[in-house]
Amino acid sequence: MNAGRTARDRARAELTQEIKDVARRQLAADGAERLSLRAISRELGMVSSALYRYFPSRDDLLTALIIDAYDALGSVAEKVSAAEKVSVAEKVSEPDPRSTWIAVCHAVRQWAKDHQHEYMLIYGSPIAGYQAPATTIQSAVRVAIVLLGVLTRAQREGRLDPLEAAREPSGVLAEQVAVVARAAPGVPATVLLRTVVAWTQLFGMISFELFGQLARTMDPADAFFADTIEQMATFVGLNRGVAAR
Amino acid sequence: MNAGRTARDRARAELTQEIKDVARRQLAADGAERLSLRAISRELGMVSSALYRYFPSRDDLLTALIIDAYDALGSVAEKVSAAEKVSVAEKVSEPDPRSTWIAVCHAVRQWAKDHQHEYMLIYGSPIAGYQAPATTIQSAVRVAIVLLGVLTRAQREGRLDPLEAAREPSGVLAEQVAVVARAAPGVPATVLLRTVVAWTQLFGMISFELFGQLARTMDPADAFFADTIEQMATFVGLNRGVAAR
DNA sequence: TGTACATCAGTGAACGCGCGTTCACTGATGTAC
DNA sequence: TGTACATCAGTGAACGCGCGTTCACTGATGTAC
Repeated sequence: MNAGRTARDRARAELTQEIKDVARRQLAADGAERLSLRAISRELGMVSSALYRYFPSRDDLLTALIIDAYDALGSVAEKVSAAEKVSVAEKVSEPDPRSTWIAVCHAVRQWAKDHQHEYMLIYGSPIAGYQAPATTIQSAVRVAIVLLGVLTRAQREGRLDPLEAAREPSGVLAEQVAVVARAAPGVPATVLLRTVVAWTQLFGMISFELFGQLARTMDPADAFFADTIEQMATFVGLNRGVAAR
Repeated sequence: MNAGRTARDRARAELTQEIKDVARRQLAADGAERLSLRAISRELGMVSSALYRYFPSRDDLLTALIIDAYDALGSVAEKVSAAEKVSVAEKVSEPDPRSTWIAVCHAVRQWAKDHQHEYMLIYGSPIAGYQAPATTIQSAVRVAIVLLGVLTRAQREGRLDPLEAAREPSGVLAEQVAVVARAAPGVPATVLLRTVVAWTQLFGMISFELFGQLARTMDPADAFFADTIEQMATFVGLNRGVAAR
């Protein structure tokens, strides 16, 4: 198709992908800290120095893996959010923001369980000696954007509870919420604040599950997770059934 | 004091402590994965093999550090919980479980900020190739026990909201909550469930703050943290002011 | 209190392993005319 | 379409570094009589 795309280009793209695939496999086996260019080159049957034609350093490979992980998770969340709309629309009933929210949360957890080491790469402790470049940000925010999108839609359709009990943020907090609000026009500050709480809760719960902190209490965590997601959906103002007046 | 305690014993205890101190310092500099017996021995001016008189392997040293970290955090939480009671009692007013809860949460965050790498050691991603032994459990649960203790006291004193809107857990979840209930006699299942949610939220929020996920939104996180802790206190049923009837 | 023996702490050398990165090189693929 | 040159992928050797763990040893500290 692309006239300028030579066999060399194609080989390069393929091998770049293959390197990342092998790296992901090794990530799953040994964790990010132990990711080693030499081990990857060994598995690929190449000499270690050859990898430098593809990634200028180990850190650049890590960055690529991090961006890929954020993008994979982000696109899962986006697809679920979009698919929910469609399937509900086919039933000729209104799309239900609450169940979209819940479906997104479950999909995020499922991805984390299916890609534990990629999850740790992005939501685990920072990797010693590695500083993520700004390039990762736009991929990192995708899940949050999806969640805010669900609320924006709910607000637009009048399906968001007013949260009368919640207090308006003020001072620094109000300013910070205002920044978040740019991704969710029309959604009240009280809801946004609770959304950030729910967001930290979601990932906190997933991390606790994957990192073993729930062992001996809420493990297996399926029932707990499902119940919690319901509670948090209510917490942010996504009510069951009929729209709030 | 102790007749059987020789100079050798004292020297041994001191050096064991010193090894852990140096290890903690290196932890803060390089992270857990890079913790190295050789580097520690170098800093202590000893030969690396000498450390094996104190810790049979690198993993045993890690285990000791993990237990110490859990204990340090646990004892901070316990002290705050106990101190709150006293200071309030001096004012000849009832101890207020809600403010105790809030004080404990703030103390946990403060410890985490002051001991970031020790926090990561216990609440970060698991260390590759390391499996924590069961010995760590009793230290690991101390913070949770403190939080449950606050609620138990609140319940006993009739200061816990009934949470009428919350649904009773059933099935697997009910069984799991029953296990938690052994540490909080008398506290309703609905409250316990929300406590576990608040617990995951607390550590999720702290991890997000330390691991940099709040950058560009809720960072600095002081105001957000304070507001969230208030919200979650209400969420678990710890109401402001007068006791709920 | 003094001596003989047992225990223990710390030494230094060694084993066997792994890593990231650089550099001059060969040979294949692509491009301009 | 064919040739000359430029670009690029992959090689292999090397640099300089780090690690955990074992083992036979010396010399100091503790214990039993």
